[in-house]
Amino acid sequence: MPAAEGNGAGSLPGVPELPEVESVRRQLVPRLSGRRIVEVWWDPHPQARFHGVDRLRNRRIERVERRGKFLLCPLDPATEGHGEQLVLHLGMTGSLSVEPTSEAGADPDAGLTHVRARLDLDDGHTVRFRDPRRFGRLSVVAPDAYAEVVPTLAVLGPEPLSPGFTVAHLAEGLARSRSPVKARLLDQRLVAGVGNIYADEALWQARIHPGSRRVARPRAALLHAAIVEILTAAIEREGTTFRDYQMVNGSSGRYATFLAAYGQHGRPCRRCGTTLRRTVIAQRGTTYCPTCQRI
DNA sequence: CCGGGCCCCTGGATGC
DNA sequence: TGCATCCAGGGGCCCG
Repeated sequence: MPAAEGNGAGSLPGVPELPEVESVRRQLVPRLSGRRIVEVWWDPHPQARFHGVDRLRNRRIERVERRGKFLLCPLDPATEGHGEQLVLHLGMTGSLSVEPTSEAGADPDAGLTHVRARLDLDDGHTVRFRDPRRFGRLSVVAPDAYAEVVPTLAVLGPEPLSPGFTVAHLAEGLARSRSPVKARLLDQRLVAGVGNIYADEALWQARIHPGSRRVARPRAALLHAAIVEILTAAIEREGTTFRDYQMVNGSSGRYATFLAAYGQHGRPCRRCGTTLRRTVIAQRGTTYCPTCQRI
């Protein structure tokens, strides 16, 4: 099939963004809350992005929280007085599973590929972090060390589904910059958790060209509403289906059939029928409607 | 301080 | 058919 006809959502590669990470979080809550980690293994690969993981041994996971695309698990005892947390980012291809711990002496990852870390819990289950492309990160860090260990988390913008994400915040943030609006959405400082899929979707919904360098307040208000609406709908459907991402229980999300822009280049715009166009903005593939979304 | 651009990595798709 | 090359992309990092 020529690229101009589009890939079709079913075969799209995809990356966990806020809705996908939130879905993972909700599935992890009953499995991890209150559990003590009794043993830890992690990939010794030199490019592996692990920090302080040895400090997980004999710690208890108090809760499973989320900020943007990061999963945060406060640990007990908290040590260092500032509340150390397990901070996990799935990167592009990271996924988690929770299954009964393998019997002693057996291959702990029999039949599984790309296992980068294992956490054995005190209830006889093992959490596995699998990540073919090794872009994921796993750190044990207190908030006052975010800047050194997970710099994006240190400067993360407001949660888009919290009261702190206001039209004024978005409008003023966009007004302070001449970068393409899509680049600002991908930059986690303005708003947390939006990635390539939902940036394209929100801009299509708000009828804003992804390359726009000036977004006045009325359109910022439309964009704000679109971000909130789309992320809420995606969470309700447990995110978007894609090939190499799996949630804890092995299922995948159901938002794919709702995608209006992302990965739909070559197909007609649902609003006006114009063929959706693909371009590159901020080094990311970008799909938009050249008729509905004007600079 | 900000932002553009490059880089990390590896499976899948594409090209010859 | 098989090998080589290209491409995807979150975010860290460098540099202007």
